[in-house]
Amino acid sequence: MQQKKEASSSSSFARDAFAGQNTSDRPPLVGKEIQRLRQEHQLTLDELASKSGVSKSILSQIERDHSNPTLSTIWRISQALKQPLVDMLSSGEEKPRFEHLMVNQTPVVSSTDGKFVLKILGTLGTVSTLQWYEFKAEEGGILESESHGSGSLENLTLVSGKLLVISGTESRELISGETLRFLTDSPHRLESLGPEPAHGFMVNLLNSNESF
Amino acid sequence: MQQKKEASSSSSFARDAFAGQNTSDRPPLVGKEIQRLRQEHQLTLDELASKSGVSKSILSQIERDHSNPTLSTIWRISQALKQPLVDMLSSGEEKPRFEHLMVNQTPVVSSTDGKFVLKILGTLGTVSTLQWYEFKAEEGGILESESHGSGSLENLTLVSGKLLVISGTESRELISGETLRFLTDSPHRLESLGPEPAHGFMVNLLNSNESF
DNA sequence: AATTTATGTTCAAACTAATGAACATTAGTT
DNA sequence: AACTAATGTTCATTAGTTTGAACATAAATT
Repeated sequence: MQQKKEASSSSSFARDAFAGQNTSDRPPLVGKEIQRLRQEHQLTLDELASKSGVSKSILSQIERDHSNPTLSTIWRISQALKQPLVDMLSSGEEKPRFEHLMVNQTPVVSSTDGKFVLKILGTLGTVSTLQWYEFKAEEGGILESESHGSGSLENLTLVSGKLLVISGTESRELISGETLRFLTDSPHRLESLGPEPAHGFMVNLLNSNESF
Repeated sequence: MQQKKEASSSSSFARDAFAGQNTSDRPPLVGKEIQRLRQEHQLTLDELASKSGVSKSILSQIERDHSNPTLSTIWRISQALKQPLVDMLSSGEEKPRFEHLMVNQTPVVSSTDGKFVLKILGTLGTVSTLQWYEFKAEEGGILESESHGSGSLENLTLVSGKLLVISGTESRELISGETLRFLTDSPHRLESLGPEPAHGFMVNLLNSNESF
C-alpha cells in the first residue's frame, strides 16, 4: 500500500481542483515544460532545488503535474532556469500562431470630412503604450489630435504625397520617403498638402519617457 | 483582537515566503493589477468570485497581496477577467520600458538578389524591443529570418501585392490591405507572390511577452 | 435614526502545497 | 553479484492557501 497520500491528492488535484467550470480550457500544465528546461540546463532535481530554493520533492511533483504550484514557487523556478515566467506559462498554453485580420476587420478612424483615413494596424500594452497606423489623406485632409500625454512620441513615415505637421508652435513639411519624429505632449495636426494623396505609416509611443 | 490569523499569515507571506534568495527581484505582485481589472469590468468581489469559482475571501487577500495564489487560482481569475494569464503576470513585472531612441537615417537591408528591400524606419529600446520597417518586394522576392526569440511578435500589413508568410509549419497568404500577426519564435519566411510588387509595413516586437 | 443593502474583510475549519527524510530505482564500479 | 553513487519518488509533517460563514463598514432606503 504505497503512495496513499499522494495518490489521493494527485487525483483530487487533477480532477477536482481543475474541473471547476472550465472543463474545456485548463490552466497551463507547466510540468513538462519545466522538466524540459531543467534537462536542457543539465540540472538534476537536487541541483535545481538548491538553485531555486524549492524542495526537490515538490519539483518532482510539479514536473509530473501532480501539484498545483504557488506563484512564488513558479517564480523561483523560472528564476533559477533564467526563463521569463510568462514564457514558461505560455508554453503550456497553445498559442495561436497567426492572427489574420481581413481587410474589413481592420479598425478605421477617419476625419469628419472623410478626407483623412487612419487604419489602426496594431496596439500593444495593457494601457496602450504603443500603437501603429497606416494613413491615407487626400488633398486638404486634416487629422487633429489632442495631446497624447507627456513623453509621448509620434513617428511618421511618408510613402507618398506631401504632409504638413504642426506640433505646438512648430511645423514641418514632409515629402515622400521622409520620416519625422516629434513629441505629442501637446495638440498637433497633420494636413495633406496634395496634390497627390498622402500615404504613410505612423508609430505612436505613449508616455514613453523617451528623448531623442 | 481581530485579524489574528491573517495578520500573522500575511506578514509571514510578505517577508518569509518571498524573501527566499531573491531579495532584489521578487515574484510579480498581481494584486493591484487584478483589482484594477476587476474594477474596470465593474465587478464586485462577489461577482468575480462566482464568475471565476474562486472564493471572494481569497480574492480579497490576493488583491491586497496578502496571499500567494496558486497557479490554478490565478488561471481561473484571468479567465473570468478575459485577460491572458501572461499579461496579468507581466504587468506586475517591470514592463518593457523604452529607454533609448536610436536616431538613424532609414538604413536599408535587402536580400542577396535585391528583390526584397527592407527600410528600417525606427528602433527603440536598449535591446531592441521594438523595430518597424517598410518593405517592398518584387515577384519572387524572399526574406528569410531566424527566430527572434521567444515571445517575439511580427505584425505585417500589406498595402499592395500578395505575400506568402511561413512560420514554423504553418503558412498564410496575405492580400492587399490585410494584416497578419504571428509569432517569430522560430525561423520564418516572407515571399512576394506577385505579379505586382508587394509593399507594406512591419512592426516587430522582440520578447514582448504579449499574446493576442 | 433605524433598517436594509451592498461590498469588502476577517474568522475557523478543511484542504493542499511545501519541506526534509526515508525509500526506491537505476547506472556505474569494484 | 554486491556495493556505491546518483537520481528520482514517496512518506510524514509542517506551513500556508482556500473556503464558507460570520463580521465590519459604508451607502442607500424607509
